[in-house]
Amino acid sequence: MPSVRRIPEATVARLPLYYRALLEIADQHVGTVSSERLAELGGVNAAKVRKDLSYLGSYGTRGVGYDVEFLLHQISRELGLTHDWPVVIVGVGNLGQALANYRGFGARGFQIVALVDADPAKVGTRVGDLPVDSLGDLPRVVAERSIAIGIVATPASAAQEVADRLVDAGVTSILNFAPAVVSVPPSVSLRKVDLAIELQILSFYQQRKVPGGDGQRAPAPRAAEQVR
Amino acid sequence: MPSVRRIPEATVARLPLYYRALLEIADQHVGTVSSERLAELGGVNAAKVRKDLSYLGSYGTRGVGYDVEFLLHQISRELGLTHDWPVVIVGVGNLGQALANYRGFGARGFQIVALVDADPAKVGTRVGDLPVDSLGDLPRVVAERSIAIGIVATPASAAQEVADRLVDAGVTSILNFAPAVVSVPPSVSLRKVDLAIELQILSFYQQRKVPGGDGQRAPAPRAAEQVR
DNA sequence: CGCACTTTGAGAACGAGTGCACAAGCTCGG
DNA sequence: CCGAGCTTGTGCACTCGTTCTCAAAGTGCG
Repeated sequence: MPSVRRIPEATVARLPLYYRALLEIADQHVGTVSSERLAELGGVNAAKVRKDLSYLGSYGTRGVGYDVEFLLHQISRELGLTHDWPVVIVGVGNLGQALANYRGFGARGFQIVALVDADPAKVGTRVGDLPVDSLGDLPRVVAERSIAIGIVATPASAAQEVADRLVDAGVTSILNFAPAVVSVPPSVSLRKVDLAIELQILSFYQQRKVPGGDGQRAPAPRAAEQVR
Repeated sequence: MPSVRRIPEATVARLPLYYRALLEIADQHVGTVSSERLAELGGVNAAKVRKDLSYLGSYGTRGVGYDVEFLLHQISRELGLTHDWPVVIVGVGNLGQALANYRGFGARGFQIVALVDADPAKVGTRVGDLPVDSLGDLPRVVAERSIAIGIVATPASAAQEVADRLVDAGVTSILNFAPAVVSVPPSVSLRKVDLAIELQILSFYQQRKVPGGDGQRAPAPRAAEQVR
């Protein structure tokens, strides 16, 4: 049981990357993969891949590499992707609707099973093939469908209130898209995605490129530069 | 000119947080703010706030705190938010449309000025008040409107191709929403937002909470626990 | 004017994460 | 069965980031 082992946060954040890369490789019916190839596909370096994977256990074979199917299984087990997670989205505005219709979730172990909104005008309408429920129905919806993961896609002003209600309803993992700081009890996991912040970070580096103007050509050899 | 100073990446990523918090404070006509209060609003600790701000320069007054307006100005200058950045979105699917209509960008220094899609059926239609242009028009659109920042909201399969075209067109900062690793020349900044990965990270920690089941109550005192 | 109080700025210790380098271990051809 | 050739797993040094701590600097009351 290598699950007991503590896995560094930075590694956890990269496991999905390897998972995605492995899915691609598996599609091409390749049986085994080296850390170098995996690093290439994942956009990291080989040493990091090996160290990351070593936290899961010694699943590679020296001189050969990693068995694709086996590693895929181990990572999906570690990430909890061996079964689908039901997810509720709170807030059915532009973003909420886009997320509800996003094909990428289902393909990767998550299924949006409920939509909730505070606006009575939206309650009862359908988005995709899901009905929009009232915010008050949250406890029932979460309980009925054993939902552990909630997505907050409301305006900033409603985010904390909604997060509180999610927690009260029994949700223990929250993904927050609202541009607001949200507090939850320590037992609840919280991650945030703030679109404007991402752009502002780009803006910072962009501004430093040409102190006093935009536009600039950029040939140079291919290489991944991830501004973290 | 404190701009010369090198600012750590981790600090850059938090500046937008402080910026947002300061905007809130300014709204309440508070003239000055302590690092402690700012930390509270930004969801970090006070020592970190002080260290972060000290990279910008010594803008605080001991015994008093930071002047809200002045600090706001310094941060917005540092982040390059003193003027609006024109932004192009490539890919007008669910996500692209949601981003195009997202109100949060305009409010924070970014304006979506062009939409581009490879699908001829979409070219010529309108989303919000913007027409959808052809992917081939990218060089012209980028040049005409001096666009430095591009958003990739295409399927994974098109992401690299689109990124290449953006770079060729002269874009030097790219925000990638496609679930794919994209490579760009070193002179181009790249950030990625992968929605499925965020959920997978939550799934990892969620699974570790109750080894063998979902659902779980979560009372406990209020406290921010940001799973990074 | 001086003292108690507040709050910043930064030095220093600590901790997490990264990358190098290489021994250990496996395969395969001869 | 042995040796050449790969590729993993990991110890180690190093960088980056965080937190603690406290002197320095400012405020305001008595």
